[in-house]
Amino acid sequence: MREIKADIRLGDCVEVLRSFADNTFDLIVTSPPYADSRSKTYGGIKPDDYVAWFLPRSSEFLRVLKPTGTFILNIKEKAANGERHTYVLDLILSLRKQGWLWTEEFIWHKKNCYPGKWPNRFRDAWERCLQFNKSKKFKMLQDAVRVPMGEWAQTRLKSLGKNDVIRFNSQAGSGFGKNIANWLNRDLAYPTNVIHLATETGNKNHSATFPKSLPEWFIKLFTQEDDWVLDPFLGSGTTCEVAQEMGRNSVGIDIMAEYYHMSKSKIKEVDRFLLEESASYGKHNRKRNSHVHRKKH
Amino acid sequence: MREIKADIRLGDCVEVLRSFADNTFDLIVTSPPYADSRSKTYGGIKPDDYVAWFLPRSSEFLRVLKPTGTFILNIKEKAANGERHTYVLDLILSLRKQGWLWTEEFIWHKKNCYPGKWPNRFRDAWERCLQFNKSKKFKMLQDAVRVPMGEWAQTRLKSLGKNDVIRFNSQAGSGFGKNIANWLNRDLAYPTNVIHLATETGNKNHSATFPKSLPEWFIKLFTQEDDWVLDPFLGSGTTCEVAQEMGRNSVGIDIMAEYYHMSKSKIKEVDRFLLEESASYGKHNRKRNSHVHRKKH
DNA sequence: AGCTCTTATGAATCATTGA
DNA sequence: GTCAATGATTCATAAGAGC
Repeated sequence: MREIKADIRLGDCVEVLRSFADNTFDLIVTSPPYADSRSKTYGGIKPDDYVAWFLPRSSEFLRVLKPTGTFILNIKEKAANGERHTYVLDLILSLRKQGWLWTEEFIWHKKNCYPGKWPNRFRDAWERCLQFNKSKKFKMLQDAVRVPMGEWAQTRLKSLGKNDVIRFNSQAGSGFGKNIANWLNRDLAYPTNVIHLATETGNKNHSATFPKSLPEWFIKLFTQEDDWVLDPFLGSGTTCEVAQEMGRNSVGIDIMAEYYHMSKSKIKEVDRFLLEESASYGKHNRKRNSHVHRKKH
Repeated sequence: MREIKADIRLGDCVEVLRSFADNTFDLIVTSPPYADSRSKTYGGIKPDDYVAWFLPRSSEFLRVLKPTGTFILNIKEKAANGERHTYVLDLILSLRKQGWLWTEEFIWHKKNCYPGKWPNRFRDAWERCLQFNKSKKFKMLQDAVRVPMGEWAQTRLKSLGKNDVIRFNSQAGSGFGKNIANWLNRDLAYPTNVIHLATETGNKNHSATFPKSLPEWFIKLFTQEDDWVLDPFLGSGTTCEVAQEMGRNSVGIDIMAEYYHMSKSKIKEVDRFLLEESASYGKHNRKRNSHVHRKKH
């Protein structure tokens, strides 16, 4: 059985990454601590200090990313004193000065955003997914994230209990749901730069992570099997979990021991699951993500 | 019949606005010429010069906007040389230095954007609608743009769950019954900061037009009847057309004679329509937007 | 299997009070 | 006076239980 590595490290990514060679990773996808949030875990970076805190780390990212690789940064500025913070804008400008290309800004449109009502503001239902690259010629596998089009497709998917078109696409691709494979093949369209996913709820293990489908989408788009994925702010381990399920090698780094152990145990679960699966089917199983979908159903 | 003015002007807004008094407008909503587009009209603003070109104009906007007023700037940076331009980011930072508050960034999610495919980029399905204000206390009529609640509400409110009781008791102490009253019989919810409108098709007279529903939404949200709306880059006249239909006074400015005449003729059409409507119903018609909705239905 | 109903909770924001 | 903690407000999803 081919080995897929999920290397979980404890420490500050700026230090941990020093032991990694240049041009190692195909994709860096991460959701760093936002300014003034997760204050207990990362020392509570003030908005004014955020760029200065981030740049030494992104410098290492730049070094370990392959020339054809992509860096996806999921971030959103908070409101304070009636205004939006500008530190994310400053960060984009500073990253360009550091040598990054600001290739694209994807919008993650959150279907179930936090409720609330304020006299002069509506609920915040979106976050930025900023795409940075080292060169204009980066690897992008657009066909991997094509989605079915048409109204019938949308309602059919909803009736399956998953609003996630992408996931459904891979189900059909793995031979699960042959009844709809016909129109799937007929009506595939490329997505836009607006990603419409729900945040995951009911997850008691941790407080704040992105849903699995978000890193999954970018991993599909920017990597192939056996490629290397890095999440330097791993949090509860979502990125490595998804990467392993998808047959990508991954490195995840977090500074909090609590998150480190949580991620470690997740990866172990996946390993055990793959082993059982492999035994019961009595053969190699390249398409690991197929299990996951079957499980969820 | 009460008079609603739609004042269309020909010229550069930086000059035309000099004849307007301070604190005149309740809302400025506009979609300015993007960098490198409409090159013949404003002398072909290069991305690098965009901020310098914009600031004298926004300075006038700041002057003629009421302290409680709002400035909505619909803009999106183009991709060039494989990157997103940064002039919009620079513009936000510069506008803040000019005295504006960057209150919010709405996302206009375009449902049916142009199809297309590029080797390393997906279709661009969103634009920024940047909200700027002169003070934190601005006029916002949130109830005017409420949307139907999701279906969950009907079943959810039949019987409140145990955890609702716990959460309300622990946070609000005595407020449980009061909160129930807030939820019962409610079928409208406040929207989010992601605006989901279809782009209008079939309007081929001009290139970069927003759909009527976009200015309509902001006019509803930030103005009342008889208020004053300004669009300093009027283009084909959409803003003034919508404003008049909604019973708001408006001023629209454009530097191109072609657009000027187009807008003028549109306004006349609206006048005639109102007149006919008024005649056929044989009475005054304060709520002009009711026509619009009836028509749309 | 496929519904309906129940329940938990999520990178939220602002005003006010307390240190 | 600056900064930190607390209370009030409120929507949409998915998992799980029940039939």
